Formats: sequence, C-alpha cells, structure tokens
Amino acid sequence: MEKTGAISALAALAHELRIEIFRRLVKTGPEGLAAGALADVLGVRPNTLSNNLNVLAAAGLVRAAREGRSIRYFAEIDQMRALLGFLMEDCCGGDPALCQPMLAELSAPGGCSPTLTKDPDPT
Amino acid sequence: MEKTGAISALAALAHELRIEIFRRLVKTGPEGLAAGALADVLGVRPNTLSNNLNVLAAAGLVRAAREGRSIRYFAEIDQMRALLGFLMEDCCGGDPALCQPMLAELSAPGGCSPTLTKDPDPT
DNA sequence: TCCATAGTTCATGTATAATGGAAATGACTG
DNA sequence: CAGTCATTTCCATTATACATGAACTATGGA
Repeated sequence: MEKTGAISALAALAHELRIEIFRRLVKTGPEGLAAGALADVLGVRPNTLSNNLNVLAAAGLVRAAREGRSIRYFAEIDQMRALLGFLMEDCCGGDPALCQPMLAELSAPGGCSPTLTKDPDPT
Repeated sequence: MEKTGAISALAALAHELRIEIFRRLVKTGPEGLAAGALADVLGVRPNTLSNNLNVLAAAGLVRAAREGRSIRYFAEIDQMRALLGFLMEDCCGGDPALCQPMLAELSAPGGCSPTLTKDPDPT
C-alpha cells in the first residue's frame, strides 16, 4: 500500500462513526449488512450513514453490492491488513525482519475470520 | 487503547507531513532528532513543524525532551504498537485467537529496533 | 403506469484543521 | 544583563470536513 492510500484509510478510520461502521461490518462477517440495517443498528440517519460509507468505500475499506432494493455492505478485511502492514513498516523502522512474522500473518488472506465473539466497547 | 485514543492517533497519522515526521523519528531511533534538524530534513517551516509535532504528541506518538537550546523528539513506538493492536481487534473481529501471534509480537516491548535500513519512499 | 421502499446525491451552514507571519519563551554566551 | 539561537505560541486567513434537509435514482409490486 502506498502512502496516499494509507492516508485516506487512516483518515477514514479516524472518525467515531466510521470506525464503528467498520467494526460492525467486520463482526457481521461475509454476509454483510444492508445500509438500512446498519443505520438502524448504529442509530444514524440514512444520508449521514451513506456519506460515511462513501468515505470508507473510497478508502477501500468497505465494498457495496446491490441486492434487490437494498444495498449490502461488506468490510474489506484485506485493505485493513494492508494498512496494518503499512503501519508496521513504520513501527519497525529499518528492521523489517522483526516484523516479518506479523506481516506474513497479515498477508495470509482469510486469516482473520470474523465470528462475533467479543465486544470491547462498553460505552 | 480505547477508541478515543485510537481515533486521535489515526487522525494524527492521516496527514502527509505528520506520517513523514513519525517515520523519520522511527528511523532515527532512540537518539531522536532536534526539531530544527527535523524541519531541515523535511523542508518545512519551524512553526508548521511545531504545530504538527504537537498533534503527534497529543496523540502520544512522539515525545519531546529539551536538550540545551534545542528540543529533541522521539517516536513512541509503543503507542504505535498499541494502535496496531487496536486496529487488529477490528481486523480479526470476533476471533482474537487468530491475531494472538501478532498481538504477542506487538506487545513485546523493544521488539522493533529501528536501525535505518530501508527507504520505501522514492518520491 | 403509479406508488412505496431503500439509498444516494446535492446544497448549505457550521465547525474544525492547516498554514504562515509575527511575537514570545527559554537557554546559552560574553 | 544584552544578544543570539532554537523553538513555540498567538493570530488571522483559508481550506476542508461534517451533518442535515430536500431532492433525486433505482428497484419491486399492484
């Protein structure tokens, strides 16, 4: 991932609602979630949600697919993995060998199956 | 790391100059770099640099230490690691076991020694 | 074709962020 | 104590991001 893409992904996630959207989609898993259901669950207006979904989609963090009248959204886990890889380059500075294990883990596609088991957000 | 801290760290890094600042400081390593030298290397005005260093410092990503007339800045690798851990919780959704190896690696302090070997930025 | 449903896009007001000049602070030197 | 150097803070300007109401598009059914 190049710097430009990483910056837009970082900016996309640096937002209370958007990071929550992404989390929900990850937890929901490969089935995805319709925009309406997402708006309902998160308690936001449909146009606000749509705008923020657009930001996430532009950053490659979510994907949309029309299904009848509704539009279903999915988290793009691979893009998150790419972002993690980018940040780890910074974290590990000049000694990439130390990050290789993590990078290998991240680059294995499908390595993270979302199965909705925990909720670290008791707000 | 809680959501609020993660968001401010993400916002801090979602900026061309600031991510470059952070990278330089990581590459420089534990010796750190004086604000003037940093401004010189990055080709930015001292007040612009100072403002952006403040943003990074508020997010806990850099630390400052006065040294004579100059002020030396250091990357807070542990904060970056904490951010990576936070993001990985999202990436791995409900199956944290799959991320445990990465998280263990990240949580090992000093696991990433910056020794300035590569430069993935041929701009 | 007409209507209802599901979402999106547009336009707008407002809040927040970024920039850069100028002045202020803090530290060493003579 | 005056002068200089390194850096920050203050302030005004400009730019960007956000949320929202209203209008629009697309789909499916009577």
